[in-house]
Amino acid sequence: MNAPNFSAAHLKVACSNCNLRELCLPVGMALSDLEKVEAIVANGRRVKRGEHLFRAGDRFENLYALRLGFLKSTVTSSDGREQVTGFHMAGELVGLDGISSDAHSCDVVALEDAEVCVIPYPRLEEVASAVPVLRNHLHKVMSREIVREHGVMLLLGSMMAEERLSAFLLNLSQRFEARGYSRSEFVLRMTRAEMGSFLGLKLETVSRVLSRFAQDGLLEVNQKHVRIVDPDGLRNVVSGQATCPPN
Amino acid sequence: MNAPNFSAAHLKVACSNCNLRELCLPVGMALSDLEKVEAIVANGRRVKRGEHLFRAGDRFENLYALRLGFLKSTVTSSDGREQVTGFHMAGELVGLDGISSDAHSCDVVALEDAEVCVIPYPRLEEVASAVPVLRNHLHKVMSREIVREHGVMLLLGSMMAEERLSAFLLNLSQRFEARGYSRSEFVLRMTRAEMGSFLGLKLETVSRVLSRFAQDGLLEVNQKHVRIVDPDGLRNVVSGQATCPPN
DNA sequence: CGTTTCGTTGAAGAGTGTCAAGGCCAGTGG
DNA sequence: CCACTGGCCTTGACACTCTTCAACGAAACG
Repeated sequence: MNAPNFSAAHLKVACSNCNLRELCLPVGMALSDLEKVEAIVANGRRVKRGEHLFRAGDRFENLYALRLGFLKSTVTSSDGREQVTGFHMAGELVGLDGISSDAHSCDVVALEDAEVCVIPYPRLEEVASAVPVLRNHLHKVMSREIVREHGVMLLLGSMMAEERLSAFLLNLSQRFEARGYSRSEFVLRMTRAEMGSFLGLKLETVSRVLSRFAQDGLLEVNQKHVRIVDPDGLRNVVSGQATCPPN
Repeated sequence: MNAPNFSAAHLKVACSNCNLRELCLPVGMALSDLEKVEAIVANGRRVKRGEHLFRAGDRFENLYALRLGFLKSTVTSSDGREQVTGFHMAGELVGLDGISSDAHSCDVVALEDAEVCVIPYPRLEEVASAVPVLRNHLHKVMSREIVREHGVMLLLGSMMAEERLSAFLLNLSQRFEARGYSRSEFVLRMTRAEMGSFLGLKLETVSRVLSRFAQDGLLEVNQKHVRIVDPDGLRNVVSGQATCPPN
């Protein structure tokens, strides 16, 4: 743990000129309100690849805004089975699970070196109560998480392996695009096993389906590097349609 | 639609002497704060079996506290597949999905005649901002929903049919008990197909597993009526343990 | 450069889905 | 009161998807 102070200093927060602001905070927020937020957001925290941001059972104190890097969150059943519940990219808020019981109920791990803004929750609640636009935003973020999970339930409950993978890749693609990266070419930060866990499949199945997609000309796959060749083809897979042209 | 006025009058809300208060509102709430809540909670609304409380796409205006009855919520994919995302019992809050986008993203349907308290969301936000204990409660309810869905993802992503059904029945049992009903004997308000949709199984599989449980002496099943004979046996099924005693 | 982790692929098997037939039950109308 | 109807549930046989087990290859790491 060398030079934590340096690291902390380096990560001084400045929402006002953070390029993730529009992902993380409501648009059109008054400068004066922005300052209130900056005032409570502690310095950032670095999480190295493989390290935990927090664990299930940890006391809940902060929300975290992901500034840089890539995270996964997982839940573990009493008998030890692990389920990936989500992957997180820059601009997303993690830790909402902790609000319900003052303790976290899932683990969050960095899949690549990450930096987060630490947001003490009690103080966020205070500010949010006083700043309607922030309060609304916070509620929307939580609600959006609920809706997202509905989508995952649909995926897990009623789709075949190919549809799941296809929906997953399209979702990643869209999120990369929203962050200014290529929507057709990106690197999968997670392993096949982690994808499989998230999608309710075994890693071998994930691998096989990716190979099949590549063979069908939908993707180019090179280990973790993926290029989407035929996005419409992928969308057809999700819709349960055959890859062949409509009759 | 006979006598809507009568119906509305009959359903006048009175949180202060509602026996669901401890499920629905924070404990130890000051009487003065309770009055603020009562002031915004509109008269109740009845939803007959089979009718919608709201539909995906409906403008989001209210949250609903379920006073009486049994609801299901479902999401539908673009190609028409329907997934049950939850079943709701008295004291639970529904409609949180709508906050994210000012429109609902799921359908909620009554599985038996129901009554809900209608809570205009904008006014709830105002009151919640002013009443910390209510604000905290609202946030906890949303967070709890997120955590609940994590559990469903675990179920859908990593459990076998028998484990899913077993976990589902135990969950229902617990919720009935929390409401003062028998934890061992209850009526399933949903069809086999609806259970299957929620659990990511086909109705035939649900039926078969229930029969198997009955044959193994874990349950007595009579159509929609279920009696849990061996709760520990059911718990062992969820843990992935065999039904036989531990070695 | 060995070691480890991760990924790919094949063959065989288990668990669910699909299809089909029939039973049970509540509601309806004769 | 009874037959009829339609929705729901159960059960069997079979097909299919996905998992399991296993071997090997490729990349990452110290």
